[in-house]
Amino acid sequence: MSMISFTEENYLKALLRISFDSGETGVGTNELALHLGVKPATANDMLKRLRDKALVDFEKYKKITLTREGKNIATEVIRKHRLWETFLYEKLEFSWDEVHDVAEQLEHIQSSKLIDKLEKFLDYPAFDPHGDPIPSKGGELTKQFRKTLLDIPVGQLCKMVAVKDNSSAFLQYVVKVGLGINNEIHVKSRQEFDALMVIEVNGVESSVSEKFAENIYVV
Amino acid sequence: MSMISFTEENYLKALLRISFDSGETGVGTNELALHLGVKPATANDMLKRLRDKALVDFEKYKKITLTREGKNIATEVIRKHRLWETFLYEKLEFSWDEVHDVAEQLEHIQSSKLIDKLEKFLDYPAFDPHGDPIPSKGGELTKQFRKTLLDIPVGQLCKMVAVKDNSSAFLQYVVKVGLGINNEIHVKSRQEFDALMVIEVNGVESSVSEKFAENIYVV
DNA sequence: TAAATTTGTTAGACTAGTCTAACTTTATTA
DNA sequence: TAATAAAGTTAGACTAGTCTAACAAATTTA
Repeated sequence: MSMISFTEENYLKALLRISFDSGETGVGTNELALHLGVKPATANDMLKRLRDKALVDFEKYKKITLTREGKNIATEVIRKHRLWETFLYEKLEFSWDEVHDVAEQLEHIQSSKLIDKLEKFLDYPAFDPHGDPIPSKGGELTKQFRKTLLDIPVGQLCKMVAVKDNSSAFLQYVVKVGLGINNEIHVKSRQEFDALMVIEVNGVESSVSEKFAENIYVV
Repeated sequence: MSMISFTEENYLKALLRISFDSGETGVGTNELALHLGVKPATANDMLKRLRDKALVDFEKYKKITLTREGKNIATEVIRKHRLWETFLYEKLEFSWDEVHDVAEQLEHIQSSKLIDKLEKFLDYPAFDPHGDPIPSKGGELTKQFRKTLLDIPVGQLCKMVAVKDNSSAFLQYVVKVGLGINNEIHVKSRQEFDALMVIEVNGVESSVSEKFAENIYVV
């Protein structure tokens, strides 16, 4: 029942996300610092504190991994984040691209009663508005295999179900292209040279880059 | 649009509450420190910082008052607090005595969009679960005149509408006596010597102290 | 009104979280 | 494999917010 700060929670969450996304267990100091928008020196200091609290395993010049306890805390933060996103989207009529930044704040509210009641109020949702799975209480972060827009061959139809990048910047771009969750996407053509794709959404054609396409999850 | 921290918000809120409750404009350093659970030296340091930000007027050895801007911020924090309390009580089925502590955290979430949407979702409530008025957007903290249980003569009936002290400790005691918002209270007798009262709530009699009675608002 | 008490202030120290600049270790590549 | 580059660490400094201990001003009261 040790006190855990907002900042510490953010470091743990970042470690879980990075290792989850990369598929590798160990995370590097620079990688972590970049993800959090701090300097490597700062991350290094914090990692020593987290090691003292037995939340990460970390030896000098080696990769960082979460301990069981660290992983539990990180998973709980992600669970809270996704439940709050769902609340903002479903109950408060936030748009799909606005929920993330507010949920970044709400995820740190400390009250297990609050999050249990919220989950019940939302009727135990399985996915957040970006299509990401919401871990169950005391559960694990699960990975479902996901196709991106990049995997869809020319001429085929697909449906957007989620995004990889949750930043406001990206999400607003997505909206600008006329794309939203559950929208049908028709892949019209693809340039061999730079993988630039032309897609059609609701009758409107747009060109999107490889970087864009790999951040859109589809079925 | 200067950055204002949780801590600063709490100091401003405390200043508004103390001056509001005491009816006097100026607040003392010790009084403020006591209310916030910090040492007077700490409060003094913070007051200098708040003065630098033009949020309080404060001269050495004089009483502290909020500036216009300081008062606006404090009122907004109280508005957020009371809206969140209403949400917790009405939507998440929190009991009346549990809402305060969680709202203490939620009141610091920075997003005017969030609070506007929340207010709409709750259908623009005028009072929180403790019967305190919720300031309107950009509005003032208003005081309605309030009778306490202490003002009720022996033999008379009254109805509880709010409490003065919002601490969990007090609220749990209130619940233990079988009292809740909108409950009818019958004042059965009062001791001259120490003002100890015997009251009846839902057919059950209890003895309550003067201190207890003056924290129960009634109509 | 002078002494005692209360109230408020200052100085110096500590922690968490951040930085820059310099340094060391590990990994890459010519 | 030796030089270069990338990744990671350390040392020292800064801010916000807190403390204790000592001191100063204002207020109360004998």
